[in-house]
Amino acid sequence: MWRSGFLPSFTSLLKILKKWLGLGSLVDSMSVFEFMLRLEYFPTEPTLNLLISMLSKAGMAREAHFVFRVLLGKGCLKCAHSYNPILWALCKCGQSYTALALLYSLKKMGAVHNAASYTALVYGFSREGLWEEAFCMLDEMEIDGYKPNVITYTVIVKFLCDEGRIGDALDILGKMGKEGCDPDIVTYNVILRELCHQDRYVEIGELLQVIDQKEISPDSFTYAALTGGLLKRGQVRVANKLLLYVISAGCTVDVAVYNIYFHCLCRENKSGEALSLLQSVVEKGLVPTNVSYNTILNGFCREDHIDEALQLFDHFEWANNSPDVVSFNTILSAACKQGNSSMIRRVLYRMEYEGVKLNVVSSTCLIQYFCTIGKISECLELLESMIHNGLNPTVVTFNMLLDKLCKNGLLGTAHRIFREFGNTGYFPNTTSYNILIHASIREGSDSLVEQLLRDMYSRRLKPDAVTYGSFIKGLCKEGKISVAIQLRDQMLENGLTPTVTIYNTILAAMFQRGKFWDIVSLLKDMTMDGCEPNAVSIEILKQAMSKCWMKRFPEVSKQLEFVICGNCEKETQTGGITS
DNA sequence: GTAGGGTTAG
Repeated sequence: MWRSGFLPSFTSLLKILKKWLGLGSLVDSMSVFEFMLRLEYFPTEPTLNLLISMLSKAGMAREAHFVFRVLLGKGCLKCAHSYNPILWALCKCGQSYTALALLYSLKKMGAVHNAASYTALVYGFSREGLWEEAFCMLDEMEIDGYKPNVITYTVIVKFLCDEGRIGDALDILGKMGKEGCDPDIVTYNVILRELCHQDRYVEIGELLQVIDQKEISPDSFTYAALTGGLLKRGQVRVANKLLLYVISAGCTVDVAVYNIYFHCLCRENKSGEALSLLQSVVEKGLVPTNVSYNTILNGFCREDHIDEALQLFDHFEWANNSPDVVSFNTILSAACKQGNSSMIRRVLYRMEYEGVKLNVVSSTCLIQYFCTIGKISECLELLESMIHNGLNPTVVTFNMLLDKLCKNGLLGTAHRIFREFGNTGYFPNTTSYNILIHASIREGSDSLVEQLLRDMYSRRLKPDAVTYGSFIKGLCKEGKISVAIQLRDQMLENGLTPTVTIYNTILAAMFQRGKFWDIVSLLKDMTMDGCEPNAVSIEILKQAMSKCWMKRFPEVSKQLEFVICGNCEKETQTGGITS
């Protein structure tokens, strides 16, 4: 119309823009908006505010920023309500410094911020782990006359918890109390979740009491935080019990809580039961989400019923009417692990048919498949093509590849990949080093181990329990048990708890070398560290006991028997944490 | 009409 010389009217274009906004199509809205600008038509302020808000919510911060600048250029009122969504959108997608620049430029132009504007920046900086900047913003907020409120503090608490810094998070909680800014259920939920992740059950009990005393009602998020946290720590039975209790007590629970319940059932190999439960709660009015379906699909795959999982695809009533990329990846991942090429083809075909694009997870699964069937060159080609197509591999992609290469005896290739790509900020992490160090120790390549350790420290990455485990295993293999024990001590000094696997490694080495008294003494250490012997430990102890009996070491034999029997009794009781 | 929390795939 325009090219033929007709000028669309302002009203007609504004109508089209509003129509697209109403339909939620942001790409089309932006096209109309840009077209209007070319004709020097300025949409009305409420429409632009709506566009900014929708773009921001969709994470299209750059576009939102662009529209806002147009609004500014028009001399529109610089009101926090219109630009706060942009600040938040920028801060949520890792562009906190852009948000900061915007905040300052608006201030210069005379805009009046509010608490939410500063909170956005506090959110962005803490999310990116830029703690100095985050606390600086908190100070600036106060200097400008705004007291941080419960939301501001909750943001900080949340990201401290995400970094596992529960102590610092609890300090903030104390600070809130002193300033008369009462934490609410959201704050408590965040902390409860992280306490679960760290197995700090006593403190969970104490915090739940505080919540109760303050007469704050737990909500669906509370139940999800607790049970989801427990599930992540592998406490499936406890999580299950708690869910049953909450549901049977008639507490209001939403679909996310049910999703965790489905997950629990699937983890106990009861995905059929999870499916029946889903059907029965749907009849009672629960609206399932794709997460509900995907969780159950994953359960079927875990139990090796990929075909049934694929059949379920057609029976589910998907939210938004179609399975999403996670649904497909669930099946794809299972097929790749099995090396099931025909299933992989079926999934890929269906993805194409349904218009679902492969993402970084899908590609990582395929790389894993090629590694599994030994086609290493295809793996590396796929990695290259991912990068070429803008599907940036994540640290998980790289670590998976390194692990597979090392397991295929290709430490050299793994190390080459590591050197070539290891400067991206997110890669390598401690796990990457653990993989390479483990392989280097196994292959007896001491110089590489040393180099990796130096490199690791230079990146300010710290060895974790897995790193120590590798070293201890290597030392035990060489019979250097006392050095292994020294490393165990060093772990404790660095605040790391030796795992039962580490203890088992040392126990096994002691057994092989006939150091039975040392076994008894190590068992005492385990008790002191709060580390329970598991089935593997008990097996080693039983063997040691019978050897001692044959060699007529009655004293050691008796002590071992004592430990073994004590653990058998514990097995028959229910788990301690349930109470 | 602005801002914080939980659940799925590698």
